[in-house]
Amino acid sequence: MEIIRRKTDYAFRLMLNLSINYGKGAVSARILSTEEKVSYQLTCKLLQQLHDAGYIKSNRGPKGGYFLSKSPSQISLANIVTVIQSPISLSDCLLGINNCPKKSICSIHLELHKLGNYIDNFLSNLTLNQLIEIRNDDSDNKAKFSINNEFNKISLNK
Amino acid sequence: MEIIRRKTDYAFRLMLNLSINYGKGAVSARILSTEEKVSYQLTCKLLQQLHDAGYIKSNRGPKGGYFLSKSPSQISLANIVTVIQSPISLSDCLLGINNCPKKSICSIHLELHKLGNYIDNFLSNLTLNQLIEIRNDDSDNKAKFSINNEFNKISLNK
DNA sequence: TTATATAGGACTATACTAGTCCTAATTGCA
DNA sequence: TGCAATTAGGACTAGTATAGTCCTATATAA
Repeated sequence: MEIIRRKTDYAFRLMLNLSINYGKGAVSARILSTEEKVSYQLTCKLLQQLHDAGYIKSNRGPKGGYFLSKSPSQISLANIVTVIQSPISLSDCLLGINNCPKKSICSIHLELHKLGNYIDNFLSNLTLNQLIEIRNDDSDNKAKFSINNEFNKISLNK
Repeated sequence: MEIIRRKTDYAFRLMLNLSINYGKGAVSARILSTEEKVSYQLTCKLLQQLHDAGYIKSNRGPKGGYFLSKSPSQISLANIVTVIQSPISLSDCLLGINNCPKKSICSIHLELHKLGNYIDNFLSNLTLNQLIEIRNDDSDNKAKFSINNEFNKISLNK
């Protein structure tokens, strides 16, 4: 099971592309689709959702396209996740404490709550401009990432 | 979308119950089902999965039931998650780096990888005996949890 | 021998996911 | 003016996952 769904991943890439083009005019769905290797139809759908949520603006007609409605430093990955996939929550039980038979003494959910907060903060504090900076860093990161990829899939298999 | 699925949540509770009864003999599926408020049929299925994975043992027949095959300190929530739901992974793209058009310079996946490692470590280091200890703690935790529940759903809405 | 248990295969309704298809509506420019 | 490029958005689909039930077989303590 993927925490970050494929569509959300696509949206991340589209938004990162728009971030790099921030202040340089609109980019059409066609171009975004080609550059980020996401089908044209799906690109349109994702951009519409991001548009409806207020993170991007659009111009219709020839020379039209999309552009960020605010600075990349003001848009976090958590924002994008929330728009594209239903908001991540850690456990169903936390939806309403009344569902949990152990109620307030349930130690499992006490701990999961901490993890949920961490994930929330992590994605909320990770903004598009930070990702651009990391991308523009020297080859250090490339080397590090290459090593990490030995693991390939981040899983909980132990 | 729930990171910890409902079935996994049920399994956590069943295993915590067995942890509390560790060394005190077998507990039947019927009793576990009643105490943890999970349907009998589903309780049986979950216990079978945990049994097949080697975390619990069983005795058939009258006075039969289930019991942990090792100490609660040797079983983590990550173990249970892996048995009941497909292993958590953060992003599809990380399944194979070749799927990612930006490959090794993809800053998004570099950061998501860090988050994935954190989640992995968190759940791997959280063992059943730790949860029992938290449960047996004084009323401090109860008070803390009660305050946290003001938020109710752990989400990424910001 | 019988009642109490686990073991496990098969099946189902529901919902979600990723994605496509089709038809508007808008607008820059020749 | 009218065409072509572009966004806007509703409807639909195949495939898959989830939570759960149903039924039958097998083992065993008393």
